[in-house]
Amino acid sequence: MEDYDFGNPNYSNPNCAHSFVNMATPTSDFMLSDYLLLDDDVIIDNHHQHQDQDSWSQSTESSSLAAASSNVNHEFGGATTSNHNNNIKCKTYVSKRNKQVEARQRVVFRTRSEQEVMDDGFKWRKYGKKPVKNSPNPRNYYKCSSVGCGVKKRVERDAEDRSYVLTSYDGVHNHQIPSSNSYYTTSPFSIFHSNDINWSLHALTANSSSSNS
DNA sequence: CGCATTTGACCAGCGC
DNA sequence: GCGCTGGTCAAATGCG
Repeated sequence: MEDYDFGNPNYSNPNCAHSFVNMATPTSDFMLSDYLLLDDDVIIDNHHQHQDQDSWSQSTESSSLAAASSNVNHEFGGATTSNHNNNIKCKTYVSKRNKQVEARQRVVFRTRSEQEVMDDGFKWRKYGKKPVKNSPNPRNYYKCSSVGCGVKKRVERDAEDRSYVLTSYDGVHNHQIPSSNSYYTTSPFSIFHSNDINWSLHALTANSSSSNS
């Protein structure tokens, strides 16, 4: 398993020509969706034989990420940030528990931030908080407040480095982002903006097919 | 008063 | 079968 460190200027993924995005470059939209919102069938087909016993297992670079990148032929434009120390790592997951019933998508961001909950444009309702094994930090559970939208997110401090926040999004929004100045997208990680880190990722899931040409 | 958050209880999956 | 853990529910509580 490997992290995709989009915030590391020295990072290069040999299987993914455009895996690196310089977070300090305030240019055009960053088409993260093609790398992170992978086709669930691909992930399951490639990984069901060696998924661990946890509820969720991580996809590996050589299969799912490479498969995803093979379908991508556009350039990353970059994303914006006002804090060059931000370190955003992304992993893709597939649900073991639900794979027989429902294919879902999970994206995890590891972000250096003093704020635990970042404003991503969507409205969330907190529904749970649990202590995490081997971690002094609790995990918080949120659901999207929009009617009929089943997207969930979990937020917790990194056990190894409390300056990092692990935010995982589970599912895809079935509605527009409520924020008035936002792009249209159903991506769970479409836009992030806060006083602390002010970075944005424009993952235009709805338009990703046309952008591939 | 309405809404969001808190928090203990409950449930399901898994390992032993 | 039992205990542990992660995830969810829902009543209680807090706040504007």
